[in-house]
Amino acid sequence: MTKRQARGQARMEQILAAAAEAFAESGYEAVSTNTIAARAGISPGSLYQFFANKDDIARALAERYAAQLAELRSAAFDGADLAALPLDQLIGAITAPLVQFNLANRGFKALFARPDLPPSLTTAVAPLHAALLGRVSALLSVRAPGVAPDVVERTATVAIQLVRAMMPLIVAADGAERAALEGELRAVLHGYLEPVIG
Amino acid sequence: MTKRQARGQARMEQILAAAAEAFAESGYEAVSTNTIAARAGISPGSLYQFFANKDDIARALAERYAAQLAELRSAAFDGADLAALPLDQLIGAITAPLVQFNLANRGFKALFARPDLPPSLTTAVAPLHAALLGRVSALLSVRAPGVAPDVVERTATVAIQLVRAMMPLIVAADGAERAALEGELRAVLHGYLEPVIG
DNA sequence: GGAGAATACGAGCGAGTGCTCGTATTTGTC
DNA sequence: GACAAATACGAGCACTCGCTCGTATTCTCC
Repeated sequence: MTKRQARGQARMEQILAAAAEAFAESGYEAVSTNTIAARAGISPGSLYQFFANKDDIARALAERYAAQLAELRSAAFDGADLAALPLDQLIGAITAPLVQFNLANRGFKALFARPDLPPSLTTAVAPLHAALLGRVSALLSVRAPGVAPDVVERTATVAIQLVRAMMPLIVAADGAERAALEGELRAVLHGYLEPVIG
Repeated sequence: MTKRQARGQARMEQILAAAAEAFAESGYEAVSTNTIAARAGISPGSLYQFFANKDDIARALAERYAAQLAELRSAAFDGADLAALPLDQLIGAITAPLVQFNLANRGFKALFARPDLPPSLTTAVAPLHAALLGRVSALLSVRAPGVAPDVVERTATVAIQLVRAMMPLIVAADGAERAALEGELRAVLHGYLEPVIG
């Protein structure tokens, strides 16, 4: 158990930033640890001073994303009465910051949006998935108190999946096309959720 | 340009079948050409008698899938009046055989359902994507003649994306849960398309 | 049955991977 | 300033990858 110095903390941030960039460009498997080190401006050996292996980098990145998403949620939902908000506004209040987050963190989708992660990575992003599922399930329960738990969970899973599927399209587009696709995402969610939580 | 014998054709089928299985289990990158050869019961050298490289295998597989899908479409739509069918039934008539196809060809999603394919693979599956987009666009145009072409294309893209996103969930489940998720897929499509092609 | 083409083999190539290790330098603490 | 801990380096290890090549076998066709 080594005690990190300020310099070490900064290096870890450098490495994670470099890894996120690289993953965003080429995907997890295609990025070598030597490439990450080079992009971070350090040697391969130094990288392993801070992370046990490549998966550990993904894990740390997923953790950082989870924390940022938690902050995002707090900021967006503070003071709003989720149970009372019209569905339109609820969807808008959730998707808008999510799109912003994905635009600002383009490495996110490389870890989160893939349907078939390598087994090692599955472990790394499982907490992130679980946290999101729990959050959305809770929200749905508040809006539709009568629905059975297993139905709530299935509905939440599908809703998350829909957002995951649309996000790459939205991020890849820009200008008017991006705005249009954001509208489509809201329409999809509205069409799916309206019968459940009118 | 070598002339294939019957034996050679059979070998190519063996190889494609082995590759599809392996891709379904582990994903494209994680599968080595030596593993494909071993699963097909041949040597690495023999594999390259029939395919120029790994991407070529994916390309051939994508081609085969495209042909099978085309047949599927013909079988499902023959004699039905697509313009007149109620939306519910139209969606059912399309999604049901699609689910069957994905269950029977579990390697399909490894080539088609991923948002971030390696560049080489993008070329291999591009024709498949284009064919599907064209088919769905044409269908939407028939159902909603007044809509602008760029809107039709965007709607088709989104609809395809929704199916792509839901399919792994459906295939991974079974029994009652699979049936429920199929229902969710229909609900998603209905909710999204109803305002466009009521 | 003989010639040429197609099919088959499998050891092993060059390149690239994730990662290590011996060594050198910088930092915090007294 | 001394000493240990933390940080930094980068050549190179063991391994796997996609793929090749020399050689051997089997098929087709006259």
